[in-house]
Amino acid sequence: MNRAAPDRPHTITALRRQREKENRTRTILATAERLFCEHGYPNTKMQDIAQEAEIAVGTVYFHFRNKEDLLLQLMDDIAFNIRNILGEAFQNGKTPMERFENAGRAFFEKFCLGHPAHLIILLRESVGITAEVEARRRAIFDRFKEDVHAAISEVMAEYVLSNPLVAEVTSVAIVGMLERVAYQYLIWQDRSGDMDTITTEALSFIRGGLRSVLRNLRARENEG
Amino acid sequence: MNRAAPDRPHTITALRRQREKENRTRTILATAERLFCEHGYPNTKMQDIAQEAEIAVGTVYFHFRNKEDLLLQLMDDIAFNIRNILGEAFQNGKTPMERFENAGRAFFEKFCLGHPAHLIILLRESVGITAEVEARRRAIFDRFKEDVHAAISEVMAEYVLSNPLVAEVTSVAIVGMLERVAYQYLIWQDRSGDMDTITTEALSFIRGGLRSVLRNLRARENEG
Amino acid sequence: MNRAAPDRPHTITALRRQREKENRTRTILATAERLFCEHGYPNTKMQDIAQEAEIAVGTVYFHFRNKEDLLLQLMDDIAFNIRNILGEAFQNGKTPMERFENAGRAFFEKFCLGHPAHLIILLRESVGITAEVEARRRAIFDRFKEDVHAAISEVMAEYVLSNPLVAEVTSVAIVGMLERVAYQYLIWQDRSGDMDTITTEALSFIRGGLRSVLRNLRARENEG
Amino acid sequence: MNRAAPDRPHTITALRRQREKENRTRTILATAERLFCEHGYPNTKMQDIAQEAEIAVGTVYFHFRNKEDLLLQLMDDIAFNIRNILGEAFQNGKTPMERFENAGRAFFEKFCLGHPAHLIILLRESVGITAEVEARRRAIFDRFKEDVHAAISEVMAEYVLSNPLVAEVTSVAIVGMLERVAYQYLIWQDRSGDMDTITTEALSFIRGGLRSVLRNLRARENEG
DNA sequence: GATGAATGAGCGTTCATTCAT
DNA sequence: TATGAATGAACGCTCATTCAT
Repeated sequence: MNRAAPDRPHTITALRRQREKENRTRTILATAERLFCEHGYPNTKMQDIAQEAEIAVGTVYFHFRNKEDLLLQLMDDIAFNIRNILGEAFQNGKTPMERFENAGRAFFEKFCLGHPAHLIILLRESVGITAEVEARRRAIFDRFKEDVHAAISEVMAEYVLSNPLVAEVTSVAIVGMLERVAYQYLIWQDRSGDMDTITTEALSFIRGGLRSVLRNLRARENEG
Repeated sequence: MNRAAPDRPHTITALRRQREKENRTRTILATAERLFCEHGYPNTKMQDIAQEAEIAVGTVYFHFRNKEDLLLQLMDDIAFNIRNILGEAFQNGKTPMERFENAGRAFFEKFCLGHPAHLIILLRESVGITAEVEARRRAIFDRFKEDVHAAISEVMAEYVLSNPLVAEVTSVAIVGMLERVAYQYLIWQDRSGDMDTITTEALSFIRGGLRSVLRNLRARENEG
Repeated sequence: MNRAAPDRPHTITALRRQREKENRTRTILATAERLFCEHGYPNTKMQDIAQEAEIAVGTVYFHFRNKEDLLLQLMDDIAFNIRNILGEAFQNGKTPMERFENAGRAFFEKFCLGHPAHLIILLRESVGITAEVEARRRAIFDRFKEDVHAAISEVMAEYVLSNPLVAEVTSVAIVGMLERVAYQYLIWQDRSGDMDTITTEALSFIRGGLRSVLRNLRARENEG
Repeated sequence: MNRAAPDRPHTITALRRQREKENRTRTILATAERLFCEHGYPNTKMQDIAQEAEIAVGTVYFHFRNKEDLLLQLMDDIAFNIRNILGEAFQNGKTPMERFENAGRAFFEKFCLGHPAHLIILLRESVGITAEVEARRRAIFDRFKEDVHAAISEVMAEYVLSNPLVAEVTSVAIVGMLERVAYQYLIWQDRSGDMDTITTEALSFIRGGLRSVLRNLRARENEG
């Protein structure tokens, strides 16, 4: 294949520019994330972000359409990140249940502990901002929910089809659980030291919940 | 001498005024709740509330310190309401588990279906507004969590004492589930028609989770 | 002479009412004066005055036309009071100069030390409020100035007529001096303990100033 | 290699911007001063200032923190201006008394006649606005007073040390005179045409006052 | 006479966004 | 690309005044 010479002066400059632009974008995004978490989205002024990032306000607007866009891109990054972490964790494990629990453990230990700011953006700062932000937030949770749904479908095997709502509700319940446990112990309190116990208990709870649902499905099948 | 109670007229007038004042307060609160839910807290202007309540802006400020105060009082009312509903539901039932499930069912069927606006205020409109609002929101969830904690303590009997964090995490997990299931099926989607099934599945999941946690506690006890 | 019986029940009641009304008026006025001095006229709300006077806002408006009226009546009281004090002091003394100095001394020792609030109202709180208030303030100073003028006219005897502006300017200068010395040592600083020395020095200064002006007038007369 | 100073263009632009910014600031300040004098500080809206300066409200807030800041900066300018005028006038003259009178004459003829708006701001519009404004006003008068104090110290020579309060009170008295004479004949009345006579008489009065105080100090010294 | 809830025009301030340089 | 001064619609809140009871 014949790729255009990547080292022509023009291209080199272009590449460097590209790289610099991305750097700047990342810097702005990181600054915005920090300020949104520290002072809240509505209390963070574009001016503040520019100042902290050591650039002019106009420059922020060169890289992002507007303030909402900043938040939306942040949310996209977060969504990408969380799927990466959970997806990777889900690869390892022999049984479906094991894979599921690996993912659950990764949620707490890699995502929540590794990126607490992401948690804050997703669970606090992006709530009730705009119809579009709310839609994006919902999309992220829907995807999260569907990932969980896919994972527990393996566990529940054939039973899920009889009534799709059952597995759905279960997924939503699990997501809600993960969410608030994280919010409670990382945002409201800081019990990051006890995260191991907390994770274990939460997963134990989920395991039992899943078994219970499964048992019910089997019972209904036998009846029907 | 037979003097008619000299302050009766005054008191009667004062009482009527008192009553009328409370009515006004309630009207304003109801209007605010509706508008906060419809357009969001930040998008609702004090002017709008006044207009919808058919009074002057100043009147709103006569009854409430400021916009935040309006939200805080709304939250207090909601907290009172939810505790009433759950507390009453918890009275009925023979076994601890039955009482617990009655309360869970009441959460969905009485609180969520009966006062969807309360749900929206608590889970969406009061998020990330102010430090004080956030504190109030946390207090409400803490009390909710503690009620759940008290309820499952009956179920778990003596086991809870060995490691208090276990029951705590379990309570938080249960609250999180209830929350997001409600948010998902009443705010994001409107599946109020399927609420019966949803409730049943959610409670089934929780029941199983509780059993699982309980089983673990027993196992540890036997080991220790 | 045949005055209507002053002790008829109706009249007695009317008198008592009259007395009570005046009492209330005085109470309100005193409260207003205190609050104006403590927090400034613009920062004092009618509500505050009512509250401190332990009556309803409406009652304040029954006794006074509006907030400005409150200030105006206060200023009238002050004007009356100051003229009383100075007029009385001016009675005593053999020579015109002695009488003049008695009045000057009374200004500091009776008016300023006895009614510091009056000083504050007149020199700080009534400045730059309204055209009408400013006019009243000016009227008070004009009268004060004219009193001084009359007093020094006795001292200057026949010389004042040749150029009326001379005695005028002198009066204004004296008034300005008294004013700021009082403001400096009673409002900005509290040197009420040193008031005796301050008074003595100020009067000595005035005496010298007057002599100087007088000497000039005589000189001009001899030239002319 | 011969690189053109790379930050020269940037600096030039920056300098121009700086200059333009200062121009804007001065324009706003001048407009504010005019409006404050014409309609009074409290009656002047930020909107008015913006409109008269032909800019947007936001622009005023870009250059000044708030309305109070506008007044404070105006006061600083005035303080600078008055010290300049008096300081310069004080340079000329052979005897201390001559220098002192030159400064006094400059106060009336250069400061008051040349900048009547400054007088109004200082003596009327900045009174009773805020604690901070009052403090600034006091600071200006204190410095004025101290300048006068320094000037008369030369005249009084060694006598002032015996009792510092004497010279202090004298300074305050002189400042008060200058003030009210200016206020009376330039703000309340417009006798700017007679300013020459007024100045002469006022200074004559002060001269006499100073001599009198001096004579007293000598008398006490001889006694002691 | 007294009450106090109601009024609503008015004002200071904010801040996301733009655009000439 | 970057800058930062300029914009102006928008909003929360105040408070002197009124008036039905």
